[in-house]
Amino acid sequence: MSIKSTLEKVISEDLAEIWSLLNSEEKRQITDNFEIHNFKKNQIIYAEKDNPVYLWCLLKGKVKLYKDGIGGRQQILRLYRPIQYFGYRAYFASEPYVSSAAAFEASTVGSLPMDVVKSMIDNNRDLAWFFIHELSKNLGGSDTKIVTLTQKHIRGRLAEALILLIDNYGFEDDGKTLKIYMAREDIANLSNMTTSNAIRTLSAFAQERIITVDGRRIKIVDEAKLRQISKFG
Amino acid sequence: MSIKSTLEKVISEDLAEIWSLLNSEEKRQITDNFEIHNFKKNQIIYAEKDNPVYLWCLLKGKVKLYKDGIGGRQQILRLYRPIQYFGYRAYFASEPYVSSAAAFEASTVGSLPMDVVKSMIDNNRDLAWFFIHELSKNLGGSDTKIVTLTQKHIRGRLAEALILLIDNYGFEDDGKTLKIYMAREDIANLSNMTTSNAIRTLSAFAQERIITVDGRRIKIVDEAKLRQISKFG
DNA sequence: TTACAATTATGCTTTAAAACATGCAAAATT
DNA sequence: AATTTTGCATGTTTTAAAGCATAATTGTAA
Repeated sequence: MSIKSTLEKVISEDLAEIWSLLNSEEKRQITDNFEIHNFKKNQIIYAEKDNPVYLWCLLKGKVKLYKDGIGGRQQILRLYRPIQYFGYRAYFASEPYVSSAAAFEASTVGSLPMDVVKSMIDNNRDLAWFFIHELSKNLGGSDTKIVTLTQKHIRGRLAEALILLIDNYGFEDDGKTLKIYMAREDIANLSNMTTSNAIRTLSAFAQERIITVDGRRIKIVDEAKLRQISKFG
Repeated sequence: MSIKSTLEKVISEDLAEIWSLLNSEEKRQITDNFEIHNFKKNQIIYAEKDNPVYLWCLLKGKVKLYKDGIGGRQQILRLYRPIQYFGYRAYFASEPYVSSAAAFEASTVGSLPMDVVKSMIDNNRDLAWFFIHELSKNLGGSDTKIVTLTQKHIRGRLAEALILLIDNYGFEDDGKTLKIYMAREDIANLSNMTTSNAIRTLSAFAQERIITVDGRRIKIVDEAKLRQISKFG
């Protein structure tokens, strides 16, 4: 995709929150520098230790931010949905990435050079506040995650992960089925447990009629119970 | 303390990084609104669920940022030394505090209303960048902490905590003794383990001549070994 | 100084979760 | 269609760390 008018249309429709903060010169700056990329399922967008160059904007699909740990164990840190921005933290911290981003499913992602973003922030206080706000919310989330992942038991952690999936991606039209199709391994990586234990605990939840499981389709039957377990059970 | 000239002296000497970013009108705004508080050892500065009102600036002493978890278990998230700022994240995220701050030892702390800070950021791009940078570094730190606290074994976590103490507070004049006097319980709360295991593992490190322990005085004998254990051992 | 509480130290027991093993089913590849 | 691979499920074993109990020591207040 490279035709200007198409790009501007896509961008103005999708950049939503940020777009409304910009004047026409800033909008031109974006359309001139914005590039659209397609990533296949499981394809890596950027990797830990890379140097940050772009602001990424997820336009379509699902993206996970994760960190590879000990013995190939992966921890999923955050999940993104359209329209959300990622990949800017490391640039702002003047350091290489400490985590990696990968497409969870086939995804369309826009990129904008961070030096363009930087100069725009210099001249647009609303944009500065946008990032201050995002970073602050994420930091609160990570601080909370430190405690829940280290202190809650397996059932609590899995319940919390399922709630996160509800909050992030919502339900199918039936209002019950999670709108994300995720491998057991990824559920495990989200909840800090082994794949075996994710499988086991999902089965237990199913037996207790909290959820139903049909392959990768997970239906939330008793969300209240799930929230209760998440608060420790 | 309330005499203007004294205050201005204290502030201009101590606010260091931020102070140099301000013009004289902004400096006046600060001296007019800055208040100095003294906290006793273990006194709470603010608590989880409180609403954020002030930017805090640690002038003297040591402060811990922590989160109370399950069964009274406490997780220390970050440590502050003079001159560092804290307590602003929740305000920027428009939410109550998700963690608490307490003085580790008798401490002097300055406060500045966040609405003053906000209006200063509105008019000072360098100040905006200061907070973007701080938040970004902290977020990277918390994301990393999620993985190390969940995946490293006890020895690795304790080694990492000791390195954190070195990096944060440094050594006494002998270049060996940690410049912080900390209960075993706090060391445990920093490394996500029980007090028993902190004691046990410190003893093990002492027996292996990696450190020496004399009450709460901890001397780092073999920092290289410590860093190696931290990287998994 | 004595007395009391809090902290540090160690040993023993229990337990939650990881590691491992195996079988089965469903995709994917040939 | 046949075969290989991948993912899901479940049972068994092992282990790291928590929990508990009990001293010993240190710090602190009466």
